[in-house]
Amino acid sequence: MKERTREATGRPPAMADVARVAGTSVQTVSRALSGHPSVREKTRAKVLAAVDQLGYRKNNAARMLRSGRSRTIGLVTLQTDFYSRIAVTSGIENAAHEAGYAVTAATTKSLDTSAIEGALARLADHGVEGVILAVPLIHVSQRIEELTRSIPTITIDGSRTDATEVVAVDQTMAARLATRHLLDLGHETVWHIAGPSEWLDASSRSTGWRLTLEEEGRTPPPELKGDWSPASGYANGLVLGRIPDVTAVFVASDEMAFGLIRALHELGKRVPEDISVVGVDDIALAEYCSPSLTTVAQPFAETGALAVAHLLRQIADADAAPAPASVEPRLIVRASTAPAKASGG
Amino acid sequence: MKERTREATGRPPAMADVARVAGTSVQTVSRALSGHPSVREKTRAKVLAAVDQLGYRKNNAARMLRSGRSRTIGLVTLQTDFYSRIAVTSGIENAAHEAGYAVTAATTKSLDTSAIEGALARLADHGVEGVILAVPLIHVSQRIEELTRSIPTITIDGSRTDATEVVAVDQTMAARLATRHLLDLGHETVWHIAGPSEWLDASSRSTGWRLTLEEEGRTPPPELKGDWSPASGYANGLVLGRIPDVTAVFVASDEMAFGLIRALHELGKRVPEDISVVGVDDIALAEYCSPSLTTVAQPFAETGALAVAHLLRQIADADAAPAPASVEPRLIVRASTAPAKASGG
DNA sequence: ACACATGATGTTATCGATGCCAATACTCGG
DNA sequence: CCGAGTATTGGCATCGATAACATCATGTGT
Repeated sequence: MKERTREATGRPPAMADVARVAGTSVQTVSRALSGHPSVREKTRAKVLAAVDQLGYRKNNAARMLRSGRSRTIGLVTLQTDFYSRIAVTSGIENAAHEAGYAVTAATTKSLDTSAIEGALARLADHGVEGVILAVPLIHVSQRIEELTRSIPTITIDGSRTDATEVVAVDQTMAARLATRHLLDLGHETVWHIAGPSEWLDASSRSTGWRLTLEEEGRTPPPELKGDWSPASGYANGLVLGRIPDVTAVFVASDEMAFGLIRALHELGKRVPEDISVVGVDDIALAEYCSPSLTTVAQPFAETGALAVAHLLRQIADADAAPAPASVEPRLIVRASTAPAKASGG
Repeated sequence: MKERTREATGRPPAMADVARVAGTSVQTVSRALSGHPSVREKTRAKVLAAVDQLGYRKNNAARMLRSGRSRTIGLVTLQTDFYSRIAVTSGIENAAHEAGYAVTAATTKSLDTSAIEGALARLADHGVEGVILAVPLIHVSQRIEELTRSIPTITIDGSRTDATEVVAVDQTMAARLATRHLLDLGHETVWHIAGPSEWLDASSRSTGWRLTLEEEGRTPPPELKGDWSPASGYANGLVLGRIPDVTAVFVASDEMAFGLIRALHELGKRVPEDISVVGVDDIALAEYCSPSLTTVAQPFAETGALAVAHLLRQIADADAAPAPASVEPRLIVRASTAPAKASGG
């Protein structure tokens, strides 16, 4: 009973079914659907009608097996609640979808090379055409080198692989904007609560902060370190608030900044009257917690879209020269910063 | 030159290459790798050795074409920054990965049925074995019914399809916990800022709030409405803060709650001394903004894991009876709520 | 020692789309 | 009206893994 229709078998319609209904060969259907030039307009119409009638949809597995193209890209991220890591995925999915690509996510719980290797391998298994590494990867293993060499890869915000193209927000610039803003307000110096040193964006912010101070001839005070969480901002605040003469702090994330502010309040310091605070990210609450937070906004959506664009270019043309791209952050002044009080000097 | 090795052709090794190296047939390799019982231990070892030597990895496209199993599930979410919508995806990816499944995300920018149809269709095209709808879908179209009938589907937090199994946090309970907490503190009544009415969790919270008040013999005051954003909480706060006798507010999300609190401050009302506020979600900042927020924590990770578990069960056994599951939220009392001041009555 | 049950392995066909090449249908110039 | 030349179209093999069936080897009971 080979001639039984697909409906009878319960299987979804295949190209052969479309061909039968349209009265053409399978090949012609394939060409009609993928926009091949040499298909007569009339034939294409017949095919499209048949497709419509049967509710036919291309089988991606078959196409992928034969042509190697899956129209899917992979996204490696760290599994976390931190705002910045989340915000960027939204931009990526959006841009990918607009280009007709699906996004398969592989989250990793840690920054172990082996965990990242695993994530990359899983994506490779699923036949992704390219990968976006949105992970602040520091230690690059042999295996990662291999995997990223065999698949087009874009790294967001750093990584030390030579093989991969990088799209990044200019975090050094972010730190400069924040630090200079505080100096411009007349503060003697600026303290810094950094993110974990394994994170490239954290270390770039730290560098930007240090360089800006040095350019102005100030000696950078010792750097404090957090883990991005509000709790770590709070813990550092309990220390910082006890040090006399601290009047300005640049914090590497908004969430830590609010933790800091809370600790300062508990120690009886007012923000911004006694101490000015600047964060990074511009989370939704930055404007609505008290005091509203002066911060450096990160163009997450733009970064994601740019990463996808570069990746697709690399997929289309494997030999395209890597073109590092960077996106500019933007200072948003709100109520957590104020001019330094005239010092007794 | 059929015998040329794969390395020479540049193609990644296929099962046939493994078979050649191991000195067995392709079928045996397949069996060895998928844990089929009737393969001698010695043979399996030879196969594994060959796999290791060649760095062989299964081609998912081929497996999927032949067996229909893609080991991928789809996730439909609304593209948004709201914390709650994001937090759940993390739990899902984690659970799916542990079960050996990959997650393909399809975000939608709106709750239009057509947008959701599109997302489902894209996922279906990519051959997902099942779908998690993490979208508070209200209007269910014909096409959505069809799609969800042909693919195992789990809905998180609602939807009106009969065909799909639902995993949900008990939002009515969340509202009851919050409302009762405020009543227990002696407040005469509790006001409510709800989320958008198209969201099932928003309307469940509203219902829970209303019922609890009625059970206690109070007449629910008029309900205010926000859009989940801090800004909408702020806007509602500017109204609410001008109404005399408001002493307790239950807000449908933490982010709106902080917006509300800010507006109240600007109007000269103190939280919790003048007005008590309870939110929902327990975002990371809930504890660290001022005042720290009393809120109802949502077990996001647990919900995600449960959804995946149910989905995989449904995939494994299509006839399994739908078993609605619900997860209990938990009240966390912090500093934004206080006993009602003895009223002049 | 023989027949049969069971276990282990091999062979062949198949999933659905597409690349390559051959075949047919059409165009136009002379 | 014919043949060269191009526009369309069809046939076949193929991608890699697996289901179904066939075959061979091993062990067991009587």
